[in-house]
Amino acid sequence: MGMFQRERQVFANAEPLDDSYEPEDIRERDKELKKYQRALQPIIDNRPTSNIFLYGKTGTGKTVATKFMLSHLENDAAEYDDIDFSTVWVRCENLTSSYQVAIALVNELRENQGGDRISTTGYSQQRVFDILYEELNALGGTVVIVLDEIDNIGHSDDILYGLPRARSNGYVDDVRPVIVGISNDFQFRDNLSPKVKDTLAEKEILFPPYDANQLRSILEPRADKAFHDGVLNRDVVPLCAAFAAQDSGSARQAIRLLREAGELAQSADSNTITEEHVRDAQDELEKNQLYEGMQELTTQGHAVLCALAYYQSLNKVPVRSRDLYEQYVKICDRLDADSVSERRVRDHLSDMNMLGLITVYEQNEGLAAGRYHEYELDIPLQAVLEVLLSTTRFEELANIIQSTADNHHQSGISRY
DNA sequence: AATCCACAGGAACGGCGGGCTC
DNA sequence: GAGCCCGCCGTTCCTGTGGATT
Repeated sequence: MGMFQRERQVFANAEPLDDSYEPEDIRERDKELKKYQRALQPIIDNRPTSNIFLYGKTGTGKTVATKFMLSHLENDAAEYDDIDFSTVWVRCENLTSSYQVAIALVNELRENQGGDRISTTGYSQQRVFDILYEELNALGGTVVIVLDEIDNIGHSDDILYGLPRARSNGYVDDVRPVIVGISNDFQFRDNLSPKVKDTLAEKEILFPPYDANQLRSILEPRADKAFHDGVLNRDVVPLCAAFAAQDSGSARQAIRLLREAGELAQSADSNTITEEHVRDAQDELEKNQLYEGMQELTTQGHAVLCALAYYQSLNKVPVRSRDLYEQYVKICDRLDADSVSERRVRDHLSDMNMLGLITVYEQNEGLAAGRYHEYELDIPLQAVLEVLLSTTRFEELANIIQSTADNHHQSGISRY
């Protein structure tokens, strides 16, 4: 018998469950789409168009709505021969500054024309902006510039100052740039520098998280297409919707959950997808996300995590930061690694809190002991140790912690 | 109401690695 | 190769915070 055999298929067509799938109609976002349409209307009317900013958490339909609106806009603009209109789309997922966004824009524009890409470092910022203006000028007309996940640029917002003013500053003459900014962070606008805030005339559209009913309505047509008839138990889609609504209100999460459940069912050679598969899928996805988060930490981050794992193994949690720091320094000594300042360790801890790896408790005992934080792992100790064990440098330490954890587990059992 | 503890976390800065132009 | 530029990771210095205590 071979290693690979054809599995029983629950999927008829997995595409509707893919991240890149574009549904032909968008559900549960009528109000937002209407607002969006009004904001883009001036392009068809050849009137000056405001910049548009979409705010909402991941998976609330911002990107998909934008693709939808722009493709309609493109089609409808073709009806009028006096409209010169084009779009550029940049995902700022890994771009942490205006500089990098400008380079990504240049490369995207050149891609469309078959030109050479430019390197992501080396040029001065002004130089990159000049190149960008050149490319825009060459394009001409109204250019809709979509900056997806723009909140990644943080405080480095020069590009939001430069682009809208490129025309009045005389850098470009034949182009009308319209910025469509998509942000996962509601506070992004507040954190912009004052000069940008003042000059960035814009329309804002908010995309609230979906509730369970809306998620169900989004999932149903996709599920119909994705799976063979009769494969889905009746409660599967509602359960996916409920899980996702409870956690994030994200359609992406709900869809991934449904797909993962399908894949689990398929690899178990089951001919139906059950609630149980959904629960397993939920666990699986959560686990993956945490592992990825831990893997991406630096050596310093791992050392901090290791110190916390040590306290966790002794059941001496939550632990206040000064004790944790002390242990962290010992670990670094033992590893023959440099240790960093307390301030820096606080940053690492705050990062890990963002990733959902640890829990922070704020303590305040006033005059007696002041204000401080206490920390504990938010994930099973075993998961942390598994990652540390696979990191050569931490292998030995992880083994030691493992055995102290085992001992404490014994005595912990006898206590109850 | 004012004070005070013990940190939290913002701001500014610096050195290093890597890649650019000329 | 000199002279730039940027991002990343770290440091130092400092102001902010909020409940128990006075």
